[in-house]
Amino acid sequence: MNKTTYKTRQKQELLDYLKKYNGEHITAGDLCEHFKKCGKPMGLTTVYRHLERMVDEGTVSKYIIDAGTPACFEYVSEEEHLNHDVCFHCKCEKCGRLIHMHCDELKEIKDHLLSHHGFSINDMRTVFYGTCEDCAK
Amino acid sequence: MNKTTYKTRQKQELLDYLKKYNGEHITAGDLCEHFKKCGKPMGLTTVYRHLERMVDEGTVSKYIIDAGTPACFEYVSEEEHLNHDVCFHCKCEKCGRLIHMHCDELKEIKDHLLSHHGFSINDMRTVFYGTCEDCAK
DNA sequence: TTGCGTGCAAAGGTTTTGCATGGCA
DNA sequence: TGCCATGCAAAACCTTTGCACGCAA
Repeated sequence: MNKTTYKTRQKQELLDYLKKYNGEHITAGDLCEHFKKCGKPMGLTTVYRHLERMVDEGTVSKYIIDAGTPACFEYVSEEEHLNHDVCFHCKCEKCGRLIHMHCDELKEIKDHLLSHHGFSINDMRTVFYGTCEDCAK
Repeated sequence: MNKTTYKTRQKQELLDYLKKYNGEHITAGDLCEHFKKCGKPMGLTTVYRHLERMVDEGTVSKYIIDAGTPACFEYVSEEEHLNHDVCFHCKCEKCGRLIHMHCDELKEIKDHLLSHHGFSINDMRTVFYGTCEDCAK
């Protein structure tokens, strides 16, 4: 099941960056751009391939925000991973911000959907769309 | 604000079809295909343009399921529209089904996010990802 | 007659694939 | 040496735009 993989410069740098900016939402293009600026260029294909693998492994979350816009990726901390923390994201349709929503009460949603509807949420991928506090004013 | 619009064959047929299959999730391409089979062809561009307008008006909901896959559209019944019914969707990552979740308790999520986090959900666009009952077995 | 609607073709943007080359173990 | 990783170019897709023509009012 676990395919053996090589340790490569690209893979390590990508992971380091994602860990360092844990909590940031970043696109594949942004990552590529960043590494180019640092003088450590990395092909967009490579970025996509690593991200895809990391999403499969659960190391990274992927958020599809809108059609035609690039997907956002985000590192999942080991803490979150181990504790199975519930973490939702809210995307403001006005200002475009992607907001973290780390709240125990949200766990009830998850439990409700499971117990009453038999649906087991993958909260790492779920995005609520709407209007944030600032934009509502 | 309200732009005057013409009544055209395409617009009427599109709306009729969406109303008739209220509750179905359908892509722009599917719609185009359907009308072609019926001998009433309609350009994909036209379909997209009408859908976009309908989404803006609130007549139709749009769901972005995954990157690279076409968006799903769905007619919003007048009842739902008037009652401001809360309706969420669950996308099963295993079988791909998009499931309606029409449940009063889900309204509490909406209220909680608004009262505690100041975030006003647009539930017509929100999709929960996870695993459905059948696939969990 | 006016100007929106239509639909073809082409563009735009994201993501994936093919393939030759590079580099880890 | 074997085989995965890399990255360029090109393909594959969905969606939008440009533009000439059609059609509702």
